[in-house]
Formats: sequence, C-alpha cells, structure tokens
Amino acid sequence: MSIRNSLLALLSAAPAHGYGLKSIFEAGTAGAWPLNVGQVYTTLSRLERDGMVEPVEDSDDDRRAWRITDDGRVALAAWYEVPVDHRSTRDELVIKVLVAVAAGDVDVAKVIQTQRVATMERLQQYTRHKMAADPAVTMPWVMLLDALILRAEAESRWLDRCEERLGMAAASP
Amino acid sequence: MSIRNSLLALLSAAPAHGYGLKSIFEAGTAGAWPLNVGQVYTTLSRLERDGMVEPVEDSDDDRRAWRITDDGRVALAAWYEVPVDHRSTRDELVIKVLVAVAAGDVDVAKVIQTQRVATMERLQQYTRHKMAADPAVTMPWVMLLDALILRAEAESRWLDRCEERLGMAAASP
DNA sequence: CGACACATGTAACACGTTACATGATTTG
DNA sequence: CAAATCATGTAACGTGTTACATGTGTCG
Repeated sequence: MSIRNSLLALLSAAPAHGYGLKSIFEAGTAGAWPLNVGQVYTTLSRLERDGMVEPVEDSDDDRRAWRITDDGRVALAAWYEVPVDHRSTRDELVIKVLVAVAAGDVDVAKVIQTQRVATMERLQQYTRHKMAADPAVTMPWVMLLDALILRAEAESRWLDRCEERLGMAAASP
Repeated sequence: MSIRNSLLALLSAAPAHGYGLKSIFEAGTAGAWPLNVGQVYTTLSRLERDGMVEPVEDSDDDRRAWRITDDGRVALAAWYEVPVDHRSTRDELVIKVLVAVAAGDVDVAKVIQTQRVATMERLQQYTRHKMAADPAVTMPWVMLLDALILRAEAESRWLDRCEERLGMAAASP
C-alpha cells in the first residue's frame, strides 16, 4: 500500500498529473525507489475506482490532472495516524535465517557470514556517501542515508547475536 | 518470494504435505507470521508449475506429499547465497516520513511522535517477553525477539535524528 | 457427541512490476 | 535533426491474502 498511499499524500498537497507524481515521488525519496510510470497510472485508476481521487477537468490541457477527494483525505489521515508495525511485515532476512535453522540441513553460519559481508560493505558505502555529502545535501537524501545506516548496524548486530546463540546451542545439547 | 522460498527450504530437508508445511513454517518462525493454509497449496501449485517441486506418489496415503526437484535446489541455493538488500525493499516508515516531508502540508513532527510512542511501547513488550522467557525458551522465539528489539531500537534512533534534522532545517532557511 | 486439529483445494482479488505502444515537446 | 524528457495508457503476470467449500480423524 506504500505507493498507493504515497500518491494520495502527494496529491493532498496539490493536484498533479501522473508523470509529475512519478517525479515528485522519486525526488522525495532521494531516487532510492524508482517508480515505473505505468504503475502510477494503474494505481491512480484503482484510487479512482475506490473514490480516493478524481480527475480535474481542464480543457486547456491534454494532460490528465488528479485531485484527492474527501474520502481520500480520510484514508490518508489513517495512514499517518496508524503507526507502522514490523511484526506484521515479513522480514526476508529474519525468515531466511529462521527457516534455515528450522530446515536443519543448511549451513546457517555460512548464510549469516555471507549476509554480514554484504551488510558491512554497504554500511561503508553509506558512510562514505554521508561524508562526501556537503551540508548542502538534500534533506531526503540524508534522512534516507541515516535510515539505511541504522538499519544496517542493527542487522549486523543481529547477525552477531544469531551466531553466538547458534554456537552456544551447538556446544550444549 | 519469502513464502515461496521458505516452502522450498523446508522441503529441501524432507518431503512434506501442504498442511505440514504450514505447521513447520509457523513453528520455525515462532508463530510471528501465521500462514494461511490455502496459500501453501496455491504456492505449491506455482512451484510445481515452475518445476521446483513434484508430488511424491504414495498409494497408501490420501494426503499429497511434495518433494523438491534439482531445479528447486538450485533456486534455493541462490536464495541462500544472495544477500538481502534493504535498498530494494521499500520501507513503509521511511516512505511515510519522506513523503510527508515532500508533500509539505503535513505535520511531520506529529507523525514521528506517534510512531515513536508505538515503537517504544513495543520495545518494552519485547524486553518483557525476553525477561520472562526462561533460558529453556525456543531458539526461533529468542532470535525473533532479538531481531524485533534491534529493529525497534534502530527505528527509535532514526526518528530522533529525523526530528533533529527537521528542527534544524526549520530554524535556518 | 461436539469441538478441534488435520487435510486439501478453489475463486476472487489486492498490490506491485515489467514490457509494450504511442505521441508531443524541448534542447543540444 | 536527433536524443532526451515529458506524457498517457494497456496487457499480462507475479506474489500474497482472504473467504469459502469440504471432508476425516481424534479426544475429552
């Protein structure tokens, strides 16, 4: 629902047309998540179907502009008010490790090691980016980097802890 | 693809039937992500269509057991070998905050505050669970708790940092 | 006997993703 | 003029999710 709600959010500030929404979304998320234009149009159709947006008629323009409806604003407010809950989001790394343990026939230590190497490499990349970035750097870009760094650090710590726990379990039956 | 790959992973250890896979998956992920049985059957059909699994014929049993194929093992190995990359996964919280900033007409501080309250509450819950859990507690359950705690801590720190940055930006144009 | 776990499956739909077709406008 | 950007849209498909229909076995 992230894209759906994002479009709604961007339209709440001002009406816009499909292509514009793509640009605003990508700029606002620092280009981290490229958005296929086609998806914007399909998502807008679905939002219209659900009464969340409506076309703005303007005979002088062959582009189709969209406006958020009152129902749309209600849905948007709900998105902002209800906190994100990670328990309900399946985390692929956690699943991968837990399932590897459950399966029993997998070299979990190797999986953890592979992941950690990648995570640490990325962590260095992010840090380098942040250093290189002058204070004049854009807001979304820094905020995104912060998020990636903190997440990578947490992940690295989790991997360490998993290794410990699995080592202990292997030592004592 | 998490469920798809998880089923493949569980079948790599031993053949199993649909209902059994549901149970093993849920036990292996500490009940955190309940799996609708129907989904197991649809996913198995798709895996069969793609040549990843095949039915085990056994006339003595009216249940349908499944076995992983060689192609399935190749796909599974790829899953284990390719590290998870968070840059490609859209993080709903990050999107929400960045989009709120981009939209301009949203009380971002309030969104951050709401999220932080929820995050801190959950953090306490997790910690309590961990304390209550005797050392005899199951492996997947502790590993999952570790993951949730570390993620919540990282999230809380990120929210703090966002608040700071936004405060600074508001102070100096 | 009734409730619950075991067991299989289908139908319908949600969102997300890519590829494709098509054309106007801008800019080097 | 050619290439890039702006601009709209459709078709087809992928995974995930829920609701529904249906039946057997077991245990208190």
